[in-house]
Amino acid sequence: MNISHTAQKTGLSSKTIRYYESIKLIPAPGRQANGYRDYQQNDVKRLNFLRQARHFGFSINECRLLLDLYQNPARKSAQVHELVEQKLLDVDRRIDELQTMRNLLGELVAACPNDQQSDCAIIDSMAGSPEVIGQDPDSQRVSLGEA
Amino acid sequence: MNISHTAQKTGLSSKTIRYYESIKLIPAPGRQANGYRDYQQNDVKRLNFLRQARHFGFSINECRLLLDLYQNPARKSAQVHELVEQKLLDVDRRIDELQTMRNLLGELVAACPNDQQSDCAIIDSMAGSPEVIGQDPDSQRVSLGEA
DNA sequence: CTTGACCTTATAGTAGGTGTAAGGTTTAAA
DNA sequence: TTTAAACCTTACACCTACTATAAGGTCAAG
Repeated sequence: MNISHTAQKTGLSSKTIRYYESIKLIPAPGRQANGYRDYQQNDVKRLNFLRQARHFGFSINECRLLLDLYQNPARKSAQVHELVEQKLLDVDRRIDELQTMRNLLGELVAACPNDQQSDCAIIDSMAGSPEVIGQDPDSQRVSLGEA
Repeated sequence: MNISHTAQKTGLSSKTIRYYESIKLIPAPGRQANGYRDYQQNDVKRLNFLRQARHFGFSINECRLLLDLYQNPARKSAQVHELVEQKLLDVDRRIDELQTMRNLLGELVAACPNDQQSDCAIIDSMAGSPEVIGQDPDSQRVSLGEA
């Protein structure tokens, strides 16, 4: 099976499959007589597994571990459990960060007049004060004091 | 004011400040007699603005836009509002994605026996079936790589 | 005079790919 | 038969937003 067919079967792009081979995430497949890569059913399974794992948010290196466990009949489910629980905590942290960001952005949007005037609470909030920088090349003292 | 002092005042690293200069996000500052970069109050304000904007989740290119608006007395708050609202939607989308991911991971963790056996619903779920590759009777490539 | 903490530039590496160039192969139509 | 498309190959550059390292210049203290 050539690479584009394999790509279609796995939902990955040909480029991504070649990339995974280049970083040794998957073994180099055999070649057809013309030099084209030749994939087997096993390769498709491995790639499907990887697509899923990436979809779950695992990094390439975490995928390496998962793939090892996947292929190791002596694995213990506790090992896998541990990995996934860690990832769950990671995702929770990222959600928290984004929620915080979302709240801040929400406040900005609500505070902005949203009109044709230049007055803007968003800019002020990012500036730390309602001034504009860089208008006067000469100005050391154009304004204010805060900081 | 030299770069490390400026870094301290703005909460950015010296490296980051030089990087921002290299990508022309900020103008090149003047130099002291010894060749060291020399920052003014305006530079500190601009950098503070950038740190804030980055903190709100804006990309470097979005920061360019915001900085233009920040420095432009003819800006209209509606323009800023638009930009921030877009970002808000972005963040909402990313939160949704992570929530979906979180739910999937939660199901996996719950379904995994978490014991010393090899049976593992997580692996099965990623594989799409409870088999291990390399044990497919269909395949001649029985061994999976040189582990 | 040396040590250490600064500063400078230039280059490479990170993650996870995507885009592009320059070429070889296969297939089908004109 | 030729030629165009749609594949395939490798190799390299590019993306984001920095960070790390190397190799060297500057400056203050001891």
